[in-house]
Amino acid sequence: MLDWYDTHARAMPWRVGPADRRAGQRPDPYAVWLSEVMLQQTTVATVRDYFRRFIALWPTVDDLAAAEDADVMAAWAGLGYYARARNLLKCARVVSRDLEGRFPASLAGLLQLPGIGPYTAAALASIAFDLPETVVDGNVERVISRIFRVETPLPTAKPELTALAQRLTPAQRPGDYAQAIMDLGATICTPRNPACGICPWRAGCAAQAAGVQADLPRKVPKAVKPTRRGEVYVTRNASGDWLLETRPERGLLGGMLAFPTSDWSQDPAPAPPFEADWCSIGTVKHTFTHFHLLLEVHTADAGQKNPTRGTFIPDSRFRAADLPTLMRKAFDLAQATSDNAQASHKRPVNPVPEVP
DNA sequence: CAAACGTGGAA
DNA sequence: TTTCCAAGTTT
Repeated sequence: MLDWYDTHARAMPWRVGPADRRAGQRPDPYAVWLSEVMLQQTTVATVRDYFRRFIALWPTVDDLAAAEDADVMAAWAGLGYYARARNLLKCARVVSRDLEGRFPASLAGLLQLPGIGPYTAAALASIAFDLPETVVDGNVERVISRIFRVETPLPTAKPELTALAQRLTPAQRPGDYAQAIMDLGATICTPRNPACGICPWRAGCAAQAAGVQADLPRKVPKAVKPTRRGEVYVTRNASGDWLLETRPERGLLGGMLAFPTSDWSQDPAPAPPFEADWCSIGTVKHTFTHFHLLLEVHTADAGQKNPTRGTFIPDSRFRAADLPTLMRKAFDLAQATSDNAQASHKRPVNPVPEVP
């Protein structure tokens, strides 16, 4: 695995490559931590730019700890699982205030911190501190279940896979090994069509020997997602300020900037932020982890009205990029609708020829 | 411990 | 179009 990693390691902004690592270079624990939290349930391709932006805005854990909550949530917007961003800040503040800006160099110490669970603690311990801890993420579950031909379905198989993975973790270069086995899972031992022909583990893989590699790991089927509905209210006042609110800490899109909405359920009760002749401009479709959402977008001119919730934010201080993706979709629809209205106002009669 | 918690790309 | 799934953690 380590030989394979020496020649096939993927380059990433937060990673110290195998050559530099063997020359004695160590990654910055802050950068490793930030990348690992971002990578939770999130692809490398998506994380890259977010990681670079965060490092540019907040180069050290002390910088991040001193940041405004709203700025960090805005920078996280679009990455999803927003509890990660809230815990990221909590963790940075603990490390900065209580630990002199240094991450604990032990599994147990890391596990105490907000947002750091078994995987992230092992990743930090091994990658940043070169401790012989074992990472078990989705990649490792797949690689191990195939090498040992574990037929037990996940998540039941998790403890078994963890024990097997621990047996393979070497005392030498545990950090590079952790990254190697995850790279292998991401590039060779993939969920569909694994590239067994070029796999360094081919000779020792029980699933490959039996020809069942594509069927592993087995998983319990997922529940079908229900569809919920809701309403969202996109409005500006006479000054052109946008009515926005910060969603409650707990729950969906917690802590994020958003337009006011009704509840989201099978039969939502309308909840406009003020009485007006609300106009429905269409429906936004969005899928969350556990349900589909059909969100009907309403607009109205707020004029001089005093809403029951939310705050008017001047257009100059509002960036659509600070919104979570669902709200961004609602914003884009409202923009397109108002653009169309303006265009048709300027050119009221401009019939598009019918194309048969 | 099951359920909650986002999003985008690939098949 | 729909499902699957990606370097999981918290409650």
